[in-house]
Amino acid sequence: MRILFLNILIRVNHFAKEFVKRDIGTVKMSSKKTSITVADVARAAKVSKATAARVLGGYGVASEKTRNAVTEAAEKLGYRSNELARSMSTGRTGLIGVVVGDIENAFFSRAVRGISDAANAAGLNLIITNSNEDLEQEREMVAVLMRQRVAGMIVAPTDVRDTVHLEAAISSGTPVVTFDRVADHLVADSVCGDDAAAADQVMRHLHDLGHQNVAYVTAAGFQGGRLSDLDEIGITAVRNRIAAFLTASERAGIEDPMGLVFQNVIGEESAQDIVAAILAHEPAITAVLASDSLIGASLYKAFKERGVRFPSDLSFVSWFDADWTKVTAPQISVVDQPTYEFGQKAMQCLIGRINGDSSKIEHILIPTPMIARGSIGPRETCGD
Amino acid sequence: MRILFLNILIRVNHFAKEFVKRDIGTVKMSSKKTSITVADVARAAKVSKATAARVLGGYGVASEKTRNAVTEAAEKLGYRSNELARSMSTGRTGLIGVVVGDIENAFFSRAVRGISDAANAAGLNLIITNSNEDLEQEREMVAVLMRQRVAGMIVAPTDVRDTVHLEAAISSGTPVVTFDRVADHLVADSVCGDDAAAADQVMRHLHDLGHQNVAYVTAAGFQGGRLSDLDEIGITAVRNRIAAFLTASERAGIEDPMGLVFQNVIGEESAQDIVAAILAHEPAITAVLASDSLIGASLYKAFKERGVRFPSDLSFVSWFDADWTKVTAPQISVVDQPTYEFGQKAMQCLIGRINGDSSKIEHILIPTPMIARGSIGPRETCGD
DNA sequence: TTGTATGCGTTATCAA
DNA sequence: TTGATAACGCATACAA
Repeated sequence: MRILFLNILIRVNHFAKEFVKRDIGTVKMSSKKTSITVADVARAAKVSKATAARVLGGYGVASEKTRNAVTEAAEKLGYRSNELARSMSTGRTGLIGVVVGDIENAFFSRAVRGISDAANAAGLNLIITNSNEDLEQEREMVAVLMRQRVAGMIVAPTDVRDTVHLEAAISSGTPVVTFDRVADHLVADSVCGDDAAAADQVMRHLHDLGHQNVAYVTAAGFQGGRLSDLDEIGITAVRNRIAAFLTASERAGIEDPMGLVFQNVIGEESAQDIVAAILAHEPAITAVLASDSLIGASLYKAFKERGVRFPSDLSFVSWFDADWTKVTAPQISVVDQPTYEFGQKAMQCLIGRINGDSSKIEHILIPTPMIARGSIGPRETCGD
Repeated sequence: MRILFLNILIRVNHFAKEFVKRDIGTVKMSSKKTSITVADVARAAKVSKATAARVLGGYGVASEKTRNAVTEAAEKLGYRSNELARSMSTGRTGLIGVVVGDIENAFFSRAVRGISDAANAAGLNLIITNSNEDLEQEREMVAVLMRQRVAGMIVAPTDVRDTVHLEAAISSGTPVVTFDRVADHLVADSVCGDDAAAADQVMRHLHDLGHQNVAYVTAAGFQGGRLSDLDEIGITAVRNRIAAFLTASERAGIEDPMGLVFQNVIGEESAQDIVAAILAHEPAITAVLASDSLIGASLYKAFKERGVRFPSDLSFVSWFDADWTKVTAPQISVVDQPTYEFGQKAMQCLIGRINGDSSKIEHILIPTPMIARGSIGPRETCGD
């Protein structure tokens, strides 16, 4: 990749020359894109560079007269400030780095919209990257963002047990806000849904309806195939949900609740397998929780293909209020995660830190209430 | 907004001071974040700044020995290159600007994933912005990106009739690739779906099944309420589809096909209204095309609420193969727009231009075949 | 209120 | 192969 990058850089120079060839008249024998600078404006307005810079940058003072002269000259010449140079001399950029698992996932893209709107309102811009929920890629992306000297970062860390790269960023002065996940010992604010409460709410609801054997299905994979220690889960959102799920299951009299946690479900195939396992489970599983909307959709389709009816055969709940959950018949009950607000909050929080807020680290927990829809029914009607 | 921004900048300084206070030891009485530079590395490696820069920047030549010395020193000090400074002196950045209508829309977020993956492979980074399909915001975003000195831009222009801001960018040396929409006279490559072909394919399919009165529903609004001239549509994707729709309808003997184009459908309410209008239409409308997946979902829900059954009462086709179209019963027929590939192609194209490719402007048309699913049925079965 | 001179962290040009 | 030095475009301390 390094080689490819260099190749590009070299060929960029060819382009620059090419450009000059076409744009005759305004250019000298320079090989670089030549744009209007404060110096040009200053010359045209017959003032010093410093004066021009002051009015163009909007910081110092200037008389009405010179202000107008400079503004006019800038207008005429089509001056556009160079943020690079500005950042260079001020030491700060208006860039915010964002690292999400997958921008294509509505959970994240909606959050990014929230981040984006909040950033925009503050005059900040976003560099968005995907970690692909891969630690190595996350490290690389954080490194890239640091090199770009972002003013701060919002990250959904893939594994809260390994955040040295984030620690490095923070200790070198770049504030970080984690999103959907919280890493202990990391001096970073976090914005997460109240996953434990949501899981508990869902479980209570199901238990009240008479369900006992409830399955939890997640994309996260654990070491050794079977989960022995919750700390093996690097995504705290999932960890907290499972913890609450286990507690609730035990409360309902389940002996081995861990046996009802199905993991590593990625893609349609594994969904098929898990669905088969769930349907074959003894004693019969009468309700299923899907850990996110992608898994939810896969499971739903796989269940449907096998002729399962909701909620008479099975009650079904998915995390995230995705579009697809509202067009099924019956509609799917969901845990509503307002990720747009997650994003907004995270950005506001980060702006605070960038602005110098050095108060105690805050771990913001946002309510994610269950929306009960038709996919949930009483256990009595289940056909077993 | 300007004032807010300044406020932030000022307070950032406070933060810097604050930071220095905590991180005692490595810092001097400077108020700026002080990081390791080539000069520091050079000093540690006992070579000149130029030499250190050459090996760290990977451009000049250096003996094995000094190369090792510099690399080692850099490693030890934790040197991280400053891309700002690099861009400053080279005149080029590794940043690509992206302007989409709404990152939250899967059509765009999937495309952004494609753009992102392609950019990543080339060592480029993305600044992503939303135009909100608003021309004024689009102009602002383009201005922002220009100030950041992006190496190129990928834009889904809100109105192809007003692209002076894009022209300005291009003529000042920043290559632009338009996405989903093509503006005539703009010296920019474009990547679009073959909307006309898709519309034609869908219409032929429906006509073959005996449908005659087919409705087209779009979010785009036209001046004066009723569409008199196709050029009034600023989004070419929509324009081309409607053009093909009209042609096909005429071919099928429809007298006033324009009367079957329903516009300005945004949000659930207007969807309800349009659905009412469609159901009340005389002669009866037996098939509906939704211009995108958001409208599609809104229409679907509104139809369902009114007890409409697919395909016996109505045949239904939506643009974009969204998640929701695969969980309904029956599944929804769609025009499959592989926007991930759109994005990839656009990025590859842009990289070419950045690399100096000055060949003729290319308008790439990507096939968007219909995927026929259960929501389409023969007209014979329609209850009228 | 305005101007002069210097610095930010790189790359790039010449000599040596 | 290396080193001294001048850009790049802006901000800023200080002088006028």
